[in-house]
Order: sequence, then structure tokens, then C-alpha cells
Amino acid sequence: MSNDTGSARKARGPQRPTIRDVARLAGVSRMTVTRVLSEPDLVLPATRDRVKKAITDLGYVPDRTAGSLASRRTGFIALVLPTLTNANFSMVAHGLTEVLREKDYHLLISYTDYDLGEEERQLTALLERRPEAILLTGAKHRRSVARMLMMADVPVIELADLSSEPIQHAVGFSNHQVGRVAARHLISRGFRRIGAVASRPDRDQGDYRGEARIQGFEEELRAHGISTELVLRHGAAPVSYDHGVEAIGILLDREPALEAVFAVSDLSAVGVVTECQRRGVDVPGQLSVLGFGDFEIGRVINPPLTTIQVDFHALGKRAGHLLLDLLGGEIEDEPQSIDVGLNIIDRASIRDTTE
Amino acid sequence: MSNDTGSARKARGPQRPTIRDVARLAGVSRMTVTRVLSEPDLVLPATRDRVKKAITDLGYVPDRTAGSLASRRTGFIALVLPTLTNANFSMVAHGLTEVLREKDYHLLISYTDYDLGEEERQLTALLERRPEAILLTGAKHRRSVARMLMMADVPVIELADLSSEPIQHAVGFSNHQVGRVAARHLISRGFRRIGAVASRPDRDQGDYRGEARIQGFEEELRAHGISTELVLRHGAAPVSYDHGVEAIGILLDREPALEAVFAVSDLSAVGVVTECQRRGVDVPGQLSVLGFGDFEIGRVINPPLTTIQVDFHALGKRAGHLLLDLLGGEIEDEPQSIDVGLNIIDRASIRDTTE
DNA sequence: GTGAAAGCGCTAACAC
DNA sequence: GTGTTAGCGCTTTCAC
Repeated sequence: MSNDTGSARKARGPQRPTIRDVARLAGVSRMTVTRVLSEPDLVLPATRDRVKKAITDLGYVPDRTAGSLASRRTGFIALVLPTLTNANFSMVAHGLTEVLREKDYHLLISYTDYDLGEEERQLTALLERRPEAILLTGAKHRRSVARMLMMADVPVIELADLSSEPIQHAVGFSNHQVGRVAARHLISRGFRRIGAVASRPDRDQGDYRGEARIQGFEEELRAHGISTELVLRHGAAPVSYDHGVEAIGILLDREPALEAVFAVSDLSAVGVVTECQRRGVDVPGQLSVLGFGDFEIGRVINPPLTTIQVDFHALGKRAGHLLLDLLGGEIEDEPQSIDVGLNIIDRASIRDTTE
Repeated sequence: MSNDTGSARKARGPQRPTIRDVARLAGVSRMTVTRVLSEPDLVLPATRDRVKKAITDLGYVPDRTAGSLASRRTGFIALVLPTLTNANFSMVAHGLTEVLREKDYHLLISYTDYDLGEEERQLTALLERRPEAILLTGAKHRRSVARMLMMADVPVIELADLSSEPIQHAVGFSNHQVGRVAARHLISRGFRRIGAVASRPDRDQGDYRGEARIQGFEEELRAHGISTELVLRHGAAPVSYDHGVEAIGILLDREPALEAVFAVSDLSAVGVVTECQRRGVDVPGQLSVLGFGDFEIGRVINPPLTTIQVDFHALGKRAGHLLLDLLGGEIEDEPQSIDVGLNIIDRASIRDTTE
């Protein structure tokens, strides 16, 4: 009845059961086992049950390595992140996983520690695993990386910064837009003596993102006829708690009547709030503070920080759905660029001028 | 000269170059190409160069799926985490990656959202990828999961909680020990009116970790003849900022002369500090506070929080090295249990009684 | 509804 | 130092 007698495998100890063992035990061909696993409806219920029983009896676990080779579909999606220890990037991975799990895709996660050389090395290793798509963060890549990506001949989605020219598809937000939204928000609240704290964009590496935000901020200020002289670029990126402390000190010395300030990062904003309290400047009574990033700490300080947030979880899900469309061929191959937008998280560091 | 004429592959568009193409172009056999890639020293320099040139000319990227199948070594290490959005677990992954990268192993990361059913589902999917070892967090698993793990016939390392019986190997720390260290630290600083804030261990799910800490704390207190009546179990796990606020309120109402308090989590400890400030209780002048976990927020509040820390990055590296030993067969198969220990991060929330 | 043949792209094992 | 043979465990394709 069955064909598979199994061509004399070298008997070296107990082996994991293969599809052949299942087939033999159930008295069917291997093909039927495959069908039970992938398209059970094509198999007669009686046969199906026999096969299923054989599977559980043997404790058979299909080998997807072999399956991938035969079907030429690994089910892997490569994800290259700068680091895992950043809540935002983790949220992206979570969002992605959520939608990809459904379709039995697996994320192959790598991180680069913000090192472009490491990015290239990781990507090289990843490509050997034959991912069906590649997702990576950031807009800056080596030429060699861009080339590898093209050669790979699978969909490529860049995550995060939408401002620069994407290699193929992109899902993210615009840092420039962050600045514009920040300025617009403060202006709409009636403030006019508006400042900002950012870093000096000296180094080409690093904080072009913060600089993009601050430029958007200045543009919007100018568009409303407001001076940008209280926009302070101080210290080196990345900005931190201490940066906020120092920068707001300088700004307040220069303009004690400052009404509102935008910090390019929540970390810096927390420093701003703390330093204000030390100086006896009431937040938000005298000075309103707006941050960016929605870091956990902003939720915990007093007053809780109003901030501009990017929903990275949603970003991950959007990327995941785009991927599914791309992989399912339900979409033309024209490069897609998706802006997930920005949210203002209204907490208590901005004075309510409406009352 | 060459053998491989390539058995008439169906010509459907441009294919990725295979090892066969490289072999043909370099005028060698496939085996020689494999050797150039894995053991270059075994190949004559002249041949090696020809092969290398062919590889770059074609842009050949080896297919590890096929390689894995043939060599029966996938190079995958499965890692099952509760979540990616927790800095501690991310650090574990980083530490692991650092040591595994060297030997060309890849982490296959999954997360369970703290759901035991999801753990089983993820593990099932993972096993189909034939990982060479399995790392997973937590000491609580379904029986079915334990069974799958045994059947898998690869090294299994549990990460984190050392108190309960490990399935095989374990790398972690003891929550019970955390409590003992906490109590010993406060006692050694000369405090006697010592309290603690934890959650009620009502639910079997969830916070047995916090409960383990608090029990160790009580034991050590008793061992020193100190009353445990100021150890407060309040509210449901997991403890948060608000938990600390409420709990210290209750405790201070009960014993205004409280000298020192241990919070089972930094989050709660921060709530404690904040509430004390609101009440005008000076930290650490009047009340010393000790946390656990070394959360980022503890570094930023004022006064910075003294806390008991587990070095999760080191934990990851230790696990990685154990794995390499296990995989390299350089170690007996006796279950290993490695305690990475605890560190007290001395900041400013505990009064210096030595002056 | 089920099965047989023919690989997927690579490497282990052994021959020369 | 290099090549040949024979699979790894599955799925595709087509036959019945």
C-alpha cells in the first residue's frame, strides 16, 4: 500500500521522526501527510484522522528547514533595528509580530547598535536565511547596503524617518513635521514668546533627526511672524536630562519672560521641568513645556509632561499590513510611503489658556 | 574539468546564483566552493582566489536553508521572552547576541505577552525551525511545554528565577535572595524600624516573584530579631507608581517613626519617594528607601534611588557562554545552575549612617 | 482523493 | 587539494 520503505538510513541512535515515519505508520504516502498539514480539506476525513493520530503518536514536528528549501518560501521576515533596548523599537517589533503571526511569518530580528558597519554585517547574515522581505530602520545606509537590498529581490520597507528618499517602501513619520506640529500647538495656545532647546548639529553623524524637528519648528514660527531667536542649539547630540537642565538655564537667563518651550526630546524636557522647579519657575504657570517621544519618565514626573508622540506599535502594524499586501501581490509594486502621523499627548506641562 | 553541467533547471526568469553557478564559473566542483566558504585553508590559494572572484562577480549569497538541511545544523538558538518592551529582557537578548554572534549562531526571538498558552504556541512554531538550543524565561511552564522541551533533545536553559526546579539548565538569580540582601543592607545601615511595601499574593498567577522577595525579606528580619509587622502587602500585582504612593501612606499612618522601607519594585519605590515629599517626610533624612530592579526612572528622580540590581546583560552573556560550552560538548550534561548574583546600586535614597 | 518521481541548494563521507 | 556520490526532509508537479 505504502511506497516508502525508507532507503536504509544509517541507524545511529534514535532519530526525530520524519514525515516518512508518519506516512508509514498511517499507511499513506508522504504527500498525503503534507496535505493533512497544509490543506486538510483535500484529504478524506478517514485518512486525515489516521494521519493525525500517527502524528501525535510519534510526536512528529515538521521540519520547516526542509519545507522552506522545497517550497522556496522560508516564512522569514528580516527586521534590522538599531537596538532592542529602546521601547519604541520594541513596540515596532510587537506591532509587526502581531500581524505577521497570523500568516505564519516569523521575524528574524537583528540589531546594529547604531553602527552602519554592523548593519551591513547583520544584513549579510540575514540574507543567507532567505527572508521574504526586509524591514530596516533609519534612512541612512551604506551604498553597499542599498545595493544588497536591491539585489535581494524582495520587498524592502524602511521604518521611521520619511524625510529622505526611501530605497523602496517606507512607513514612518516626518521629524520635520514634528517641529511644525509642536510650533503650531504652542501658537494655538496663545503663546508668543516661544523657545526651543535642541543640540548643535555639528556632527554629520547622529542627530539629523533632532535638527529636522527644530528646523520644522523654526519654519512654522516664521510662518506666523514669530522670532526664532529663542530657539537654542546647545551641546552635542544625543540630548539628555542634563542637556535640558543646562539649556533652559541659558534660555531663562536670556529671556526670563519666556512663555513656552519645545524640547526635541522628552529626556531633555524632563531636565527643563526639573531645572525650572529648582529656580522657582512654575510649570506650567509661568512656563509651558512640550516634549517629544512620549518616554515613560514623562508620565511620572510632576507635572506630567505634555508631549508629541509617534505610535510605534501602530507603525509596526501598518508596516506589517503593507508587507502582507506586498507579499500577497495584492498591491502594485510602486513604492509606497506611509505616514503614520503624530499625536499630541495632553498632560499637564502646558498651561490651559482657554479658561 | 568541471562536472557540473547543471541538470536543466526550468528557465523561468533570472534566478539567484547558486553554488553550482559559482563552481562552473570558477571551473571547480561545488565542494571546493563550500570549502572556500567554510575552511579556506584547505584550498590552494590560486583556486581560492578564482572561487572568490566568481563569488563576488556573481553576487553569490549562500543559502543557509539548504546548508542547514544538509549539515543538520541550523545555527538557530530559540529565545522565548515574555515581552520585548522590557529593558531587562532586551538586555538579556543583547548579552546573548554578543556572545553568540562570534560563533555564527542566530537568535530566533519570540515573545509570549506573559501568556502560557502563547508560550506553547510560540515554542511549537520555534521547534519547526530546528533550533540547536532553547532559552526561555520564567520558571512556570505548562506540562506540555516541559514535555516538548524534553522531546526536542537540545539543551534547554531557563532564564531568571532560580528558586524553583529547572527543567534542565538555569541562569538567573533568586528573588528570595533579593529580599534577604535588602533586609541585610538596611539592617547593616543601622536601621531597626524597617518596613516594606509589596502586593497581596492573592492570585496564583503573576506576582510570586514579588512575594518571594518579600518572604526573603521577612526571614532575614526575623533572623535579626526584628519585627515584620511593618511589612505591608497591599493591592494587586504588578506593583506600580500608584501602589507605592498608597502603600507608604498606609505605612506612615501606622508608624510615623518608620526609618527605612524596601519596595519590591523601583516603580513602587518612586511612588514612595514622591508621596513622602508630598507629606513633607524627608528622604533620606527621615525615611530611607530601597528599591529593586534598577529602572531608569530611579536614576532620574530626586533623590536618585538606591536599588538592588540584577545585571541582565551579564546574565545574557553568561547564558551565552554556557550555551557555547554545552553546544561545543566541552561540558558534561549535568544540569548547570548559575546564579549571577545581585548588585546594590548605591545612590542617595538611603541615609548615610556612617558619618 | 492519493501517489510517484524529481528535485530544492547544499554538505558529509569517502575516493583519488 | 579536489571531486564524486548520495542524501538532508520536505514540496512541486503531474499522473491516475
